[in-house]
Amino acid sequence: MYKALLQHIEKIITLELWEIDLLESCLSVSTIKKKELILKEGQICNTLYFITKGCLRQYIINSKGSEQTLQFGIENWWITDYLSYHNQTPSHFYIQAVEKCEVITLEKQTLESILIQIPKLERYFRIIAQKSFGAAQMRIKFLFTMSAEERYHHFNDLYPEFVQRVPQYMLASYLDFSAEFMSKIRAGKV
Amino acid sequence: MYKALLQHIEKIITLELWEIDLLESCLSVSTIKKKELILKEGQICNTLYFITKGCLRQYIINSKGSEQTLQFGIENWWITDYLSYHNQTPSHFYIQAVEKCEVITLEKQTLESILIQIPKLERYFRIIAQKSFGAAQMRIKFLFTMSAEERYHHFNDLYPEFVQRVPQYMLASYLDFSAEFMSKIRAGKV
DNA sequence: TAAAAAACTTGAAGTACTTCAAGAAATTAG
DNA sequence: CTAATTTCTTGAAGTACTTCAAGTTTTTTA
Repeated sequence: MYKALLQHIEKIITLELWEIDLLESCLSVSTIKKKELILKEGQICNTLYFITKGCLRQYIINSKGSEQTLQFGIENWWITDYLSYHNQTPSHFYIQAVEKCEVITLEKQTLESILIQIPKLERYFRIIAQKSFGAAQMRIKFLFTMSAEERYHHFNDLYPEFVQRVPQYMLASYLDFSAEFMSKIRAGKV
Repeated sequence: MYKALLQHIEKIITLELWEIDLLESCLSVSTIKKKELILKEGQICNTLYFITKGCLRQYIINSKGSEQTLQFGIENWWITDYLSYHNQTPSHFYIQAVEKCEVITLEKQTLESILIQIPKLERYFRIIAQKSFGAAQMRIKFLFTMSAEERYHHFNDLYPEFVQRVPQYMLASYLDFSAEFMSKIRAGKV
C-alpha cells in the first residue's frame, strides 16, 4: 500500500523496521475523483500529498477568470502549498485531480511528530525540497528564455507521454500561452 | 563573525554550545567584489553561500546574448544552485555580486559531514528549502497573472528600498520585461 | 448509443510588449 | 576633477503573442 513511498524514501535514507512501522501508522491513502479539489484558494494547507497513481495540478484563477496551471504532479511526486503550510496563511492556489488519483496523505501535525521520532526523515524532506526548488528555478529559466513555440517543443521532447495525458489547454497555460496558440503551434501554423 | 547565520538558524532550531562550536569551525567568510562571479555557467556548484552583507544575483545569458536575472539574494539569504549541487551537473546559471558582499561559505563536503554530526541542521535546511520553493511558486504566479506594469508596481510596493538598490535593467529582467519598457512605466508613458 | 459536455481548431483583429538607435544623466575610476 | 563607463530615457517601427467568435471533433454521461 505504501510501498511506492517507502521506496522513494529509501532512495535517499535507510529506515529501520520500527521506523517503517511507525511511519506507516501515520499515513493514510485516499482516492480523489477526477476534477475534485484537495485544496482551494483561501484555505490553509495542512497536508502533504504523495501521489501514487494519477495526476494532479496546482492552478490559479487569473483576473480574467480563467485557470492557469502552475505545476503538475504525477506518480512519485509530492504536491502541496508549502508557503501556506509553513506560514499557516490562506493559500493562493487550487490543487485538483486531473485524473482519478490515489494519494498518500500526511497531516502537518502528524508529520511534525514523526519528524521528532525519526529525525532521519528531515533529511529526506530536505532533499526533496531542495530539488523541487532547483526545478522551479529551471522552470523560470525556460519561461524567460524560450519563445512559446520553443517551450512547447522542449516540453514535448522531454515528456512526450505526459503531453498525451493532460488536456492541451492545461498544458498551454502551464507553458504560459493560450490554448488557441498551442493549437496553431501543433498545426505548424505559426 | 558568524552571528547573523547563527541567529538565522536559531530562529528555527536550538543549538547546544558544542554544536555551535563545531558548526563555526566549518564555516568561512569571504568578501566578494562588485561584479565578481562566484558561479559560472558550466561549473559544478559545490558551495552554499549565506549572505551577511551586500546583494548577489543569479542570472543567465539568453540566446540574444543579454543577461536575465532569475533571483536576487540579500542579507540573511542563502544563494546557490541546488540542482547542480545535488546532481553534480554543470550549472545553467551565473551567480554574481551586485554590490561588494560578505558571505559565509559552506562546502558540500563539509556540510555533509556536519549534517551527520548535527542532524538537527537537516531540519533547518529543510525548512529553508521548503520556504524557498514556496516563494518560487509565488514568483511564477506573479509572472503569469500580472502585466509588466502590475509586476513593477507590486514589486515596488513590497520592496521600495530594494528597487533603489539595484540597477533598473537588472530589476527589469527579473520582472521579465525590457529595461526600456521599465523606463516608460516609471515615466508613466504607458 | 444518443445527447451533452468538454476539448480542440481556425482566421481575423487587436495589443502589450520588444528592438533599435541615439542622446542624456549618473556613477566610477584614474 | 575629468574622463570613461555605465545606466537611463525617448520615440518609432515591428512582432509574438492574445482575444474573440464560431465551428468541429472528441470524450463523458445517462
